[in-house]
Amino acid sequence: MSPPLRIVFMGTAPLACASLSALAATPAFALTAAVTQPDRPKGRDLKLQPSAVKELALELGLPVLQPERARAPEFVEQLRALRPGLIVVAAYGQILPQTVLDLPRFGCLNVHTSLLPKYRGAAPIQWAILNGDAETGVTIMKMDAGLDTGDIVATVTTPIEAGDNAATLHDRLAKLGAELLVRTIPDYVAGYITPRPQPAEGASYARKITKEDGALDWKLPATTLWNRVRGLTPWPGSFTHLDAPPKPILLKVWKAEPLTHDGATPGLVAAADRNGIVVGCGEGALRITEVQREGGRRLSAAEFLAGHPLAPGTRLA
RNA sequence: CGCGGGGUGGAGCAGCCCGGUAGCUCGUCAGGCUCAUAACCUGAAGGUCCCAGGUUCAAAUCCUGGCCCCGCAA
Repeated sequence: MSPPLRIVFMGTAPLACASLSALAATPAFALTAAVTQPDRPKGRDLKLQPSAVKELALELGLPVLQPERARAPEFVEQLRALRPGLIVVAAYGQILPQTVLDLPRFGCLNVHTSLLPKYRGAAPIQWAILNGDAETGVTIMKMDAGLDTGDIVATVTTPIEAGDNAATLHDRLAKLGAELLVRTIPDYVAGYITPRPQPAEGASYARKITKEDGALDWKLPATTLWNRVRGLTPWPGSFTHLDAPPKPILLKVWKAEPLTHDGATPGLVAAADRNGIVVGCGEGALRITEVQREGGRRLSAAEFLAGHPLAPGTRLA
C-alpha cells in the first residue's frame, strides 16, 4: 500500500466539519493541518470565538493555522512546508491565490453545496429553497481562480422535501458531501476521474443572504413566503411585525405551511387557534405554527396565543 | 465593559412607573351537558413572584450585587 495521502483541510463553518471528520476517520488520508479563519468576535459579549472547524480540529489533535489573509506569503510558505498532496476546501470563506491552488500535486478540491454551475457563491443552500427548487445537491470541484467555477469531479443529488428547511438541508448536504468526498478522493488521485468543465448553461450566483431577505411581504403568494420561512431558518430567520400599540412587536416566524385558503386579505389574521395563526397572502394563506417574539423564546403558535390573543383581522406587516 | 428585552402556579402573559388581598388565556383534576368532541357549563388543586443582600410598619413592585434566557449587532 502506498503511504497515506497528505491532506491539508481548509474550512470554517459548521458545514465543513462533516467533511473534516470524514477525512480524519479515513486511514488512507493523513491530515497534516486545518486552516481556518481567525477567531472572530461573536455572541452577546462580543468575545472572540473559534470557528467550528477550529474546535473540531483541536479535538482531533490537528495543528491549526489561522492566517488573516490566505494570500500572505508567510502563510503560503507555512502551507508549502506541510507538503500537502491535496488541499480540501469547504466553506472556508477566503479566496485562495493561484500559488496555493497550484501548491499541492493534486491541486485543491472544494466541496460546494449546490449542483454547479447553479448557485455559485455564498448561500447556495438557502437560495435553492427560496427559489422553490425540487432538488439540489453537492458538487466537488477542482478549484480554479474563479468563484466556484472549477471543473466538476463528482456530484450527488438530493430532493428538497416539504419538511426541509435550511438547517435540515444543510445537515444533509454536509453529510452527503462528506461521504462523496472520501469516496471520490481515492479515484481522483488515482486518475480514474477526469474533471469536466462546468456547463456554460444554467450558471447562477447565490448572493449572500441578508437580514432584510427575511422580511415577509404578505402580498406575495403563500408558497413564496413558505419558501422564505424555510430557506432562512435558522438564519437569519424571517419576520413580520404585529401591530400592537404603542410599539409594533417584532415576530420571527420559525415554522409555517402554505394553505390554499380563499378570501383571506393579505396581511390580516384570518384565524388564530391551537392549530396556528392563519394569515392571508397575495395568493392563498400561510399558517404560522412556530413564532418568537423579540426578547422571547421560540414558542408554538398555541403557546404564543395564550399570552398574546390575536383577533381575526389583526394586521401583520 | 457593544445596544436592548425578559425571569410571576405545569405553558404563555398582565401586575412593577405610583410599595399594601396573586390577576388573565390555556393546561391538569373532579363533576355536568352531549350521539360525540380539541366544543360548552360548574367547581378544585397548584406559586420560595430567579438568587442574595438593602430600604420600609409593609417589597412581585424601590435600591445594590449575582445567576440564567432571548432579540439586535457581529
